[in-house]
Amino acid sequence: MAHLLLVEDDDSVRISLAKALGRYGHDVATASTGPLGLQAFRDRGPELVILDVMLPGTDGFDVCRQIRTSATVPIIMLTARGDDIDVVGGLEAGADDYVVKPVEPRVMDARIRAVLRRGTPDRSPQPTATYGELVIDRAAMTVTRAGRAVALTPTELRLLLELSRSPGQVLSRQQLLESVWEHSYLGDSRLVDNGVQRLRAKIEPDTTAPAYIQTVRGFGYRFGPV
Amino acid sequence: MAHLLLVEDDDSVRISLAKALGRYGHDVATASTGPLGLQAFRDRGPELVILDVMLPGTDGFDVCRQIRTSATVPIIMLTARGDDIDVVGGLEAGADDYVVKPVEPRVMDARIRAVLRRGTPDRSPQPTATYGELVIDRAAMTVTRAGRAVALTPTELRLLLELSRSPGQVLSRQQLLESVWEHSYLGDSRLVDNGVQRLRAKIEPDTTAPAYIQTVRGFGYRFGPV
DNA sequence: CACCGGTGTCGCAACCGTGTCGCAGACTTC
DNA sequence: GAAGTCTGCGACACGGTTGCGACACCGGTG
Repeated sequence: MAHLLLVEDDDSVRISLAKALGRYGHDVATASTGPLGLQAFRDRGPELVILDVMLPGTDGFDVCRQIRTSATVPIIMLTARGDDIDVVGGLEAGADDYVVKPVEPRVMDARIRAVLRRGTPDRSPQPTATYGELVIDRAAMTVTRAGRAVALTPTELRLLLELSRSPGQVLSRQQLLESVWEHSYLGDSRLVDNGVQRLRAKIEPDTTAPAYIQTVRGFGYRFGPV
Repeated sequence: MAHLLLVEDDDSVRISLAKALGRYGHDVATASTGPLGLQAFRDRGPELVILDVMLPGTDGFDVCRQIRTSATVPIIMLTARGDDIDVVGGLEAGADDYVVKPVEPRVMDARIRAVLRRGTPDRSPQPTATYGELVIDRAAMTVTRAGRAVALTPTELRLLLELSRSPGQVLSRQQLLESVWEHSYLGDSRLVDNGVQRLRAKIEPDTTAPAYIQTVRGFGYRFGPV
């Protein structure tokens, strides 16, 4: 459903909450410290981050600010009951919501959905899209596959964005040439073939049986599940 | 009446509901897991999908989202009584209706008809056309018959698209040559015959009694129900 | 000035699609 | 009923389309 990152130092809370959210259909990655959380954030490009406020070393607010320097991903802060809830500080740091521990998984799930639904109006429709194990973050212009970041060149990224803009639909070489390469003439357009081939080499686990980019002989290419 | 896909992991529910809906005149395909459901969806191209919310592994919402990335087919979610019914999340995922288990077949049938009747008002114009058990998706350039994907070569596909563009109308060999083959001269045009023959071999259940492509002796071919 | 990553071009190989041919069967016409 | 024409259909070989590696160019950078 959604790729989440949960940063929480308390083992029991982290594990049980991750499991519970998994049952609600979320794909949950976890980290136990602030630095590890930032690392995981960069690697996995989650659609939403859940941050414990009280973390050893760099605390939740710090992590929140760090993330905000590079991304607009929704962030939910977790605070222990009885903590001085520094809502103002948290909102300043850029959090989207607050949840008090101990938290019911059902409630957490509802909050997650609420925040995701709320979205951010200024973002283009669908900032991040997930296709199988491929995650495309249009806001951050990053692509991750199976949790690992994929380094794409500008052209490869444009091609992937264009293809994934209309999943399941065949795009002709001519169309791709115009939208990605901004050429209007279709010469001997092995250019598109080559672009697709290079993109496949980076995002396809098995290029002999493409999982994301299908070639439709005689027509063009189609992005989407097989 | 309608081609349905039922995705439900509980054997007894799946089998009994499928049977019951069959008695109401529906053509029901079933799948027991999310991935199998997606597979079946792609293969059979059903007119409506019934999804259990709680599935092992990828849950109903997930399947719903996946389907929505490529199709606008109506989706009805099935939830167990007492489950936390996340209607908002489900509607956000793209579901069209909710039904609580255990469900009366009569009720289910009514809901199915209601959803189908409601149609697809706000959705993008359906580029897919259905003729009997033949489904032609002009955007994805795919053809399925009786739920099974049909692999067509470029020429076969162009021919089918051309013929189905004007159902019930006879197209001459000359016309087909020009539109499909982009030849203007009609030499020994066994070419068209051959193309039709190859196409029939793939989409006709019984080539001796063509259900989709009729030959009009002396004139050409006609696409459409007998 | 050398280096380097990105990108367009070229060429080769393999596979699949497709046009051609021939024959048999079906339909029409006389 | 017979001849002539039209269509179905299997076989085959040529050619086109695509995948993919190699190379050259080019702009930016230390």
